[in-house]
Amino acid sequence: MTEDPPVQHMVLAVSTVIFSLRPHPDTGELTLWLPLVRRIREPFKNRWALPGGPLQDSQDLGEAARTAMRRTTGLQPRHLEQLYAFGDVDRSPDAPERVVSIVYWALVRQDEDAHAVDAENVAWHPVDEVPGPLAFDHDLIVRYAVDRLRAKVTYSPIAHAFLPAEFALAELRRVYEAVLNRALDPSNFRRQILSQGTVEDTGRRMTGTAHRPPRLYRSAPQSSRYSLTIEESP
Amino acid sequence: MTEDPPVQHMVLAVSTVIFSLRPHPDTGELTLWLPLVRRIREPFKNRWALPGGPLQDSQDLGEAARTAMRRTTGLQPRHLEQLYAFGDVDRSPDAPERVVSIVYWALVRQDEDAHAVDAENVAWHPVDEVPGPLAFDHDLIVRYAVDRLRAKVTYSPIAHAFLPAEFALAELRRVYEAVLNRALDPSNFRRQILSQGTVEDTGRRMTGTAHRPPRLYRSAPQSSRYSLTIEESP
DNA sequence: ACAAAAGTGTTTACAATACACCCATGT
DNA sequence: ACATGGGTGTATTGTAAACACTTTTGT
Repeated sequence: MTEDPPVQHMVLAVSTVIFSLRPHPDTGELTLWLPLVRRIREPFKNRWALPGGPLQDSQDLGEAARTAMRRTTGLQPRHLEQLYAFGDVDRSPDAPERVVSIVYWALVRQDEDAHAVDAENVAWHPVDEVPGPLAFDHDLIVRYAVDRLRAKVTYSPIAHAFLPAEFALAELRRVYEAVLNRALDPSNFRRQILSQGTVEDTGRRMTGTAHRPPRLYRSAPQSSRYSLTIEESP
Repeated sequence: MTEDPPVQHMVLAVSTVIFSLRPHPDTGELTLWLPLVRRIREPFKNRWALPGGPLQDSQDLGEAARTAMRRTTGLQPRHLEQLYAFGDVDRSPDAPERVVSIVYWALVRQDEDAHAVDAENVAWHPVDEVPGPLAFDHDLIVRYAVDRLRAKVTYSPIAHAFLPAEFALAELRRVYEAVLNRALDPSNFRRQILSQGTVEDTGRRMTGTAHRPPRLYRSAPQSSRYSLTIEESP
């Protein structure tokens, strides 16, 4: 910011990795899915790509991510967070112009997922079975986003963002198991979550369950997450 | 990336928060410093700002951060990492054009810091005493970068980036103490670092010390930090 | 010899895991 | 009544902090 800005020949785009939890078609196990958009023009015509688009002059970055999510899935994100900015000169060799992409990731609430309406050329895939190679460097981005989600779930209460306002601890556990892709001990999980203070008992219980009705919890007001976070919520 | 890119009226800039460790002028305690550049034109004329500038068409993002560091301090970064992209529409209200900034942070090796040559209008400040308010939203960015550095130092061996190739454990401890701003128990610190396996004994010892000569260590080859990291090294 | 920092050992407290066992509900 | 997931208790192990103590150098 010291010299005169020269004219730049590049496009600034925003893309979003949208995560949702759905049963795997083969095993029935809950797993991570994400929607991809089939490109209908060059470059990378017919390849799958992350939802996104060029940043409009009047749009904030997170706003652009939200718009892309809305456009492809019809959903509003419950948790939206910036992932990384990808901007190497050679990352879009066949594109007419250099593209710098600021990538966000979003989590879909399980109860809302049912209302998702996929736009034209949009299809969801289990994260471990994306139909690669994807357009641009989106394979790399997807892997990075999954890693980041797995890491973050272990030290932050973001898993709640997958669940409705009230939920049983077993549901929360199943979210963790789906994201981390391994089984967790129910009793120890219970203790850990309760000791963190990230959930509070509603006093009520779930009804219509096959067995003993579990207590319902809600996520506790984020008691000033001490490290300043730059995250977005609608 | 689904529609035709409209013409964008914005500038993409790269800024860098450059951290170095120097004694505090009053207390003599080792603390974090960073260089700021005094702006010589509008907007925010005469305010202090982070080193940076508009991204050139042929520059990778990290390259731009490195260039800014070189230009202001004459140094090559030992550790360079992307921090965050700041792009709200209203973050530069007085600027002629919307500015989207991709911000990096860098760590200066203590032995190289001595060779730093500050360019015109560049001055270093302890991070807790920056002459605010800074230009743009740079106050926020600095706070965020400091928080991130403090957090990361606790779960990653980046502190080594402040030190020369070979160092005593007490030196490494002093780096941690300066970054975290609290004293650490020498014996427990030693055990923790050694058990992590992030350093290895060179077999040699430091000479010319006032007291018992400490062993010299070097940072161990990063045995495949399991989570894929997108970091940069020269 | 002594001061000061390097380095070792030990005790204690607390957190994470494994797992046995009791509870409450629909069928 | 019984199968099943909800929920509690407890023994064990591992890690982190506190701190007493020994070692090795320069002065």
